[in-house]
Amino acid sequence: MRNLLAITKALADESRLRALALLEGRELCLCQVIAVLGLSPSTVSKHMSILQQAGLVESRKEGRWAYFRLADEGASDEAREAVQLVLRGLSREPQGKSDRKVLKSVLKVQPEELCRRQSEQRC
Amino acid sequence: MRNLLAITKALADESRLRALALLEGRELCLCQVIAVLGLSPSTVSKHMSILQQAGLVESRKEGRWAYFRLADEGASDEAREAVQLVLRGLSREPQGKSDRKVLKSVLKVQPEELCRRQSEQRC
DNA sequence: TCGTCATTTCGCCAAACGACGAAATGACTA
DNA sequence: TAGTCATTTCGTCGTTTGGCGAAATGACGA
Repeated sequence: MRNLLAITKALADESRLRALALLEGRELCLCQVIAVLGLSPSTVSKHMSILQQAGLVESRKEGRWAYFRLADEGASDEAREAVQLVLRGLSREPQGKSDRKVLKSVLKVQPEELCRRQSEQRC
Repeated sequence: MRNLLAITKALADESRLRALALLEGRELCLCQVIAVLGLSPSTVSKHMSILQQAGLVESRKEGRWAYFRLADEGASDEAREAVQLVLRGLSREPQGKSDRKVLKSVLKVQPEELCRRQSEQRC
């Protein structure tokens, strides 16, 4: 019950659904997720941590950068099925399409440059 | 997005997951769900309404009684898949087993008798 | 028709949640 | 070593959620 409930609770938030959809087929740096969702770094970091604790995403640190990807081999059946359900459901939605478009432009700049811009925004 | 989010939010509560599991393979009267979950009628009624609005269960009124069942033909693909995911996940859990046991004894008494007992409890 | 009874709606309260900014962490660089 | 920078943790605030009991609803039976 605990596992399943952790999964459904993790999925019960629009920002986290959007974040999951962004990770389909690629690994992203936290700052890239921040750029697309348009939320504060601390908020997005918290969201990713919840997704991770539910076993829906995995993360990797490389120096100062944190990378996230959808959970696959290591994940439970439930987690993988839940992710697939969400991806299928979100792929056609306007929000999903719009996010993918923003992501495309975000991917054009290096993460380093992206973070620089984000610091400036906060000044 | 709205549909998917309604589904994931509906699933993000332990009592509602338990209620869904109870409905596997059978239709139940509200008072029977109340008896197994051990919550107040108003609370359970609210839970069932949330599940219904998300398209996960369907209901039917017969006189004063309200019957609920899992959504099937009429339901969206997303809803049906979500229900299946939950049922599979919950079938092995201790909570699910324990609820099924209680349900078994609840099913032995007529709904009418069950409701009479519930009114007495509240005195 | 009037009371009874299963269910639903309403109003309230406490707990959980999502958002933020400030401060802490830990890794690169000058 | 000191400073910078991406990320995480912490504390706070306003909103949402889940619970209950009381009152409303609507159908049955006397």
